[in-house]
Amino acid sequence: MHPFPIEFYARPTAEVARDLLGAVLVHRTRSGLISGQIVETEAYCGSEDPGSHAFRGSTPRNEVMFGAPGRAYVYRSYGIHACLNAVTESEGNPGAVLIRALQPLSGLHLMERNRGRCDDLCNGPGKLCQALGIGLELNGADLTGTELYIELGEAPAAVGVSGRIGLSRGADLQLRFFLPGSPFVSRGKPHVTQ
DNA sequence: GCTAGGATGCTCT
DNA sequence: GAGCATCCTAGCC
Repeated sequence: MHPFPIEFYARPTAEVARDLLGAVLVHRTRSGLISGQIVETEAYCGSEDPGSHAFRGSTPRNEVMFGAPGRAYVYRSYGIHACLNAVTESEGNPGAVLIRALQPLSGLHLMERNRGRCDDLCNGPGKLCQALGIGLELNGADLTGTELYIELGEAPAAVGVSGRIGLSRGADLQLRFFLPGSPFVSRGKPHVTQ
């Protein structure tokens, strides 16, 4: 178990987003360990990004983004889903990487139980949170700790880049990163590889 | 197989 | 009161 240190997150958001591809997200729950390899991320670059929650300043909901890097920012989307982000940059300089999709590695039976189904376990931000049992109570959790953390995985052979998904503003920015050809990325726009 | 549209409720204006 | 970093299903091809 070797969680990424704070220094990993205290860098430009787009760099962190790209480097998180292939890394392994681990959640130690009471029922057991659940983990998956990150295959899709999106970068949200703080106060200058119109698609970022932090664009219009700090609110009670997004204050974690303005805090120290290496924390988990979990927010509720569309009233029902939870989405997991990793806070980046530095304190007072908000940035976050949205984890959009995982390739399940361990704890498959727990994911299936959490999701109530056996397919499409992690190919979307809301789905992967449900599969891993991540809820709003983990907002602000320390990603360098032992309960919820990200560790080094297999380095990706190639990285794909495209516009972000589901945003009304800033969707044209090339800040979505994914593993080309992976069957576990969420459905969305046509893939652009680099 | 794919796509369009409704459900859903919290957050901010 | 409108908007939203989504998901699921019915209906169509």
